[in-house]
Amino acid sequence: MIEAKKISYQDIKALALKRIRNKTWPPGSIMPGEVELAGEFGCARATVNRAMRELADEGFIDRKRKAGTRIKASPTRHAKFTIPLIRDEIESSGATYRYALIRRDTPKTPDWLRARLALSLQADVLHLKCLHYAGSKPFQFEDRWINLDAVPKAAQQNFEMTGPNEWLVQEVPFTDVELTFSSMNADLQTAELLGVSEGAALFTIERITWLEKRPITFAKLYYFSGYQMTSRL
Amino acid sequence: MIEAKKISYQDIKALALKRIRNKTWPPGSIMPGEVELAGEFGCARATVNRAMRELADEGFIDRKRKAGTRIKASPTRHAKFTIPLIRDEIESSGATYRYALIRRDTPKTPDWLRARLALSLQADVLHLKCLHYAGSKPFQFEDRWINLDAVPKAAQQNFEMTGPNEWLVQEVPFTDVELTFSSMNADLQTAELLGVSEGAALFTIERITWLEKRPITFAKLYYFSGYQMTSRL
DNA sequence: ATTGGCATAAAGTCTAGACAAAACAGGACA
DNA sequence: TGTCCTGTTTTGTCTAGACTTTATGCCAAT
Repeated sequence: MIEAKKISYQDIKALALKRIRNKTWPPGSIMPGEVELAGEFGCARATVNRAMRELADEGFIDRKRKAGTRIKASPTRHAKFTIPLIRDEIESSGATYRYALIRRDTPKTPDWLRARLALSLQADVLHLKCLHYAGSKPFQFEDRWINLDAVPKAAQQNFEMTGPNEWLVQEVPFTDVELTFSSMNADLQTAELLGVSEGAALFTIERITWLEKRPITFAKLYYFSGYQMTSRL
Repeated sequence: MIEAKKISYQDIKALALKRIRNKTWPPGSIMPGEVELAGEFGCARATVNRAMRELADEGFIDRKRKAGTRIKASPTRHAKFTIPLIRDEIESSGATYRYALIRRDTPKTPDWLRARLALSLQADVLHLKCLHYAGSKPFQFEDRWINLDAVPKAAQQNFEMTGPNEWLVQEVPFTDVELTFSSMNADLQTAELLGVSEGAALFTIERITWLEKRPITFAKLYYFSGYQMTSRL
């Protein structure tokens, strides 16, 4: 008789996953309760609880008090990929990172931006355009707007040596981020900056950051043609 | 004197985050150990442990046995967005989902695919082209390859009524996924299928799925022009 | 039938204590 | 000097038990 050694929450996770996959616990059904499983595996309920909690976090099951734990019909897989600082992204590919400020001004806040960030009528913004290079090639064009109401000290910063993203991450805490990925044809100006032909398909990210409901910054990032973002889950 | 009631791991998380943000515990430094914190908050070490474990999962701190818990210099934020089934994505936008199979064949396995999936020389594949509509508009063009070695019963399936993704999710378990996002100009054929002009910028996703090292399927998904993928974190 | 309330079942959390595992530091020894 | 061993510290995990919270289903009163 093989000794059972000790059972970890990871073992239970793996076992439960196996039962979900081979439909011992079919999709849509309720699996045994924590007490029962703890009995079966000969461990404490807390151990089962942790395993199940993680499976729920990972989207395989739904748990409700009193109702029990139900196998999801179609597991919600969620990609969980890291958003690296652009400097790190470039340097980790082996290339040298270089940054250039193209333009810095404080225009009248455009209406689309005010609407997008729910800014008040008198909110001032700082507008920056920058290029990030990998070696000698343009890698990303950044069109950035900073809410000076929320980040007044950005007005004192010239951003000639340090990119706004790097500066903001160091200086301004944030709590919420919205990312929007899309694709667009390069207009003439962007094409020239990135060194591609007009109409080339560009991968773009829009990024809005808040600190507890207060909008901090809006950035539109245009990547060079051919950029790929990969994530494993 | 206000009674402290009870302290939950969430309170501790929030408090720790506040201290990280306001630099009570500056980036790069070591924060107090679990025992010390448990003393300060008047709770059990397990409670502190859970709070800290979650903060570590979320990328704010690094924990190492013996070395202690260190505040990350630049917190690794990771986007965690759900990959919905395309039917759900379309229906939740209020439109009617419609599916059409364009082509189904079993060609000689192309070399690029064999290389990409690390397939053996004699592996057979099923090749499908499909369109997914939102109402009357093309939403996504799907170019799918299925490894018949790993999923032999796919050969019996005609895929005329049900899309391969929906079928695979129901029938074939998987353990690993790789997603690659990029952008490309529509070629003539794809443009016609999606009802856009040639050269339009398309958002594309490549998706490879494995079951424990065995490649299951490769899909290239071309979205209509203007598609946006948004995630909040 | 419909509503309201109550008992109960299940997950969620906390505690106090124990042992395990990793990683580092310092000493013994070749 | 370098290598190995051993002790110590800190996080990682587990246990057994208790209490809390939330949903649900049932029963009674409208």
